[in-house]
Amino acid sequence: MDALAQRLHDASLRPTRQRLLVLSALAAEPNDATAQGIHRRLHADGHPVGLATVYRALGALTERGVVDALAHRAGETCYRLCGDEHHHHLVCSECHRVVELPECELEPWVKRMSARHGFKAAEHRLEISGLCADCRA
Amino acid sequence: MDALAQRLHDASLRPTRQRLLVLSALAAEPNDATAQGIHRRLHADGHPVGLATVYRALGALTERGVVDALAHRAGETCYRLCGDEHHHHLVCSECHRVVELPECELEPWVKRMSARHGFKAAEHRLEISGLCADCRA
DNA sequence: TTTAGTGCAAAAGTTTTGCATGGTC
DNA sequence: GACCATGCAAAACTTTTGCACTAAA
Repeated sequence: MDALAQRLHDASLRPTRQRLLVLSALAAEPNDATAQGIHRRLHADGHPVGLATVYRALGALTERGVVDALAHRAGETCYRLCGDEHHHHLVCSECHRVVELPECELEPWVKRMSARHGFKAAEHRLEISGLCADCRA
Repeated sequence: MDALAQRLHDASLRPTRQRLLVLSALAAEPNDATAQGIHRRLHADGHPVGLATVYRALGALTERGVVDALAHRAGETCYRLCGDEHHHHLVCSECHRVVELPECELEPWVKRMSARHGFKAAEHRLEISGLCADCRA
């Protein structure tokens, strides 16, 4: 639990009860979670947190890179606690399972394309969506 | 305009005035468009179509594969006519200029990674952000 | 004339915001 | 004490749905 407080500290965010709860809910989630889902779950577990607070916490965390926001589901944003190293996402469009791809061989191509258009690339994000093995069965 | 009616016929959808208007709005859009945007645009052009009708038309067209639904923007679904070539975006983080990259050499890597994790990749989106030539000066 | 599509308004769902209150530094 | 965070309720949005009505087959 201390690691979560550390993450907040590194992001210059005050370690409030609510933010820690949101972070621990994200940490407990194997895949990604919605703001509504986190809110529901916290309440079910007897940890009352206002819905607006959940949204504000996720917004602040996303803004500082502690959490990734994925817009792969229509109508609602999904959030996920991520490791710090560069990686990409493989998302199942059916069950929303997320697989992290730590390997990235895209740099050369990205650099080349950026240079061709006069850009100095700072970062890139790739999201692959498709059907996972289970959902294809 | 006849090509659009043909698309509807192929999809076993009646070629109504409203559906043709929605399709032509999509065809006129260089990138993707939202339901709200299409509705606004049709009204501005003096072609009154109910908002619910726009949603229903896009839903029916998506269901039959005439139109692609992209969930890359948080809060609203984007649509585009199929057949538009695959491309990626280079975005300037300073002036928000967007450059389209029609060339994509990522397929092999995407396919390989998907297969490695049991996925059947349906689509992928790459967004590169950095500074454009003007903003670096 | 049978069936499918449309318009309108109301409803449902997600996310944001205003403002008074409470917690952190 | 100054400032930031929270809770609540209301508001803003996107999208869906029920139902009477119109247009296509």
